[in-house]
Amino acid sequence: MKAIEKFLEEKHVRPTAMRMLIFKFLAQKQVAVTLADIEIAFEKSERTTIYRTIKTFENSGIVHVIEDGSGVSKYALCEAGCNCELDSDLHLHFHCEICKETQCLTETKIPHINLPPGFTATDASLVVKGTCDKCNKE
Amino acid sequence: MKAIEKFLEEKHVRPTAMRMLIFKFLAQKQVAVTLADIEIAFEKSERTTIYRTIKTFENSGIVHVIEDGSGVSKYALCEAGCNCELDSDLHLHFHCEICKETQCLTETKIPHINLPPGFTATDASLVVKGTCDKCNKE
DNA sequence: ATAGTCCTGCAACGGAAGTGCATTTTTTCC
DNA sequence: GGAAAAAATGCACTTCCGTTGCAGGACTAT
Ligand SMILES: [Mn+2]
Ligand SMILES: [Mn+2]
Ligand SMILES: [Zn+2]
Ligand SMILES: [Zn+2]
Repeated sequence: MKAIEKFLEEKHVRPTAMRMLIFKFLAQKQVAVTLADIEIAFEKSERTTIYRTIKTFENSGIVHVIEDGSGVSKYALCEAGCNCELDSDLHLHFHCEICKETQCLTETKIPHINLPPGFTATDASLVVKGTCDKCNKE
Repeated sequence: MKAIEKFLEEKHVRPTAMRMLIFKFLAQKQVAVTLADIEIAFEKSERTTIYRTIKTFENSGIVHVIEDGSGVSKYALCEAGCNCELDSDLHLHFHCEICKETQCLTETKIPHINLPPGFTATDASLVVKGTCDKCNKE
């Protein structure tokens, strides 16, 4: 918990109680979570606080958003030392159609794409759908 | 217009007036459109009709949905002879951060991705953001 | 200790997607 | 052609998610 506090300070985010709890929650999860997921985990706290906490995390490069096509945004911690939005960090996101969970496959980077003439890229997102390793074992 | 009628019939979609108009609208557009875009183009018709028309088109493989991260779904006609959702047809979608428009780059297919062990894919979507050819000329 | 800044809680708003049901239009079949 | 059935449309209402305004509380700096 002390480590979390230090981490948030390094990111210039004041380590309030709620922020540390939400950070811890995200760190424990192996999959991306929705705002609703966090709400359920912290019944006592307010929707808005969670919303703004995540926004703060997002703006500070602590979490990144994942649009997996399910219609709702999901969030996951950025990799250590990740500068979100930089080409080098763009990894793949996998959405399992069985368990409906989305996870970062941080080892699998998005390959370089050759765009048609005239187009220039600043960012890319790749979402693969299918069956995840856990669901394939059953 | 007669060609549109025939095309819809081939797809087992009854060629009603509204459906043909919406199809024509989509065919003229070079970019993906939102339901709201269609509403604006056809002020007289009902939101629900447009909504259900697009759903019908989607289920019949006439249009495909594009989630470009803007939060709203966009739609574009499938390529001729496209079997949506099949690997061979997966092309890239480009979202321009200047003009905010999204287009299908049907020539640029999604490269094959090597997933970690245990994962199997059925579908993929790749959205690249940046500046489109038109906006780069200015 | 005071003022200023930041965080949190509550309430309300907004856009977009989706559903139920009555009405109209189109097809089917005699 | 006309009645019955099926399909499409229009209208109202709902839900879900994200977002904002504002007021009170906690924290920080001097
Ligand atoms: Mn990720
Ligand atoms: Mn496309
Ligand atoms: Zn799974
Ligand atoms: Zn552009």
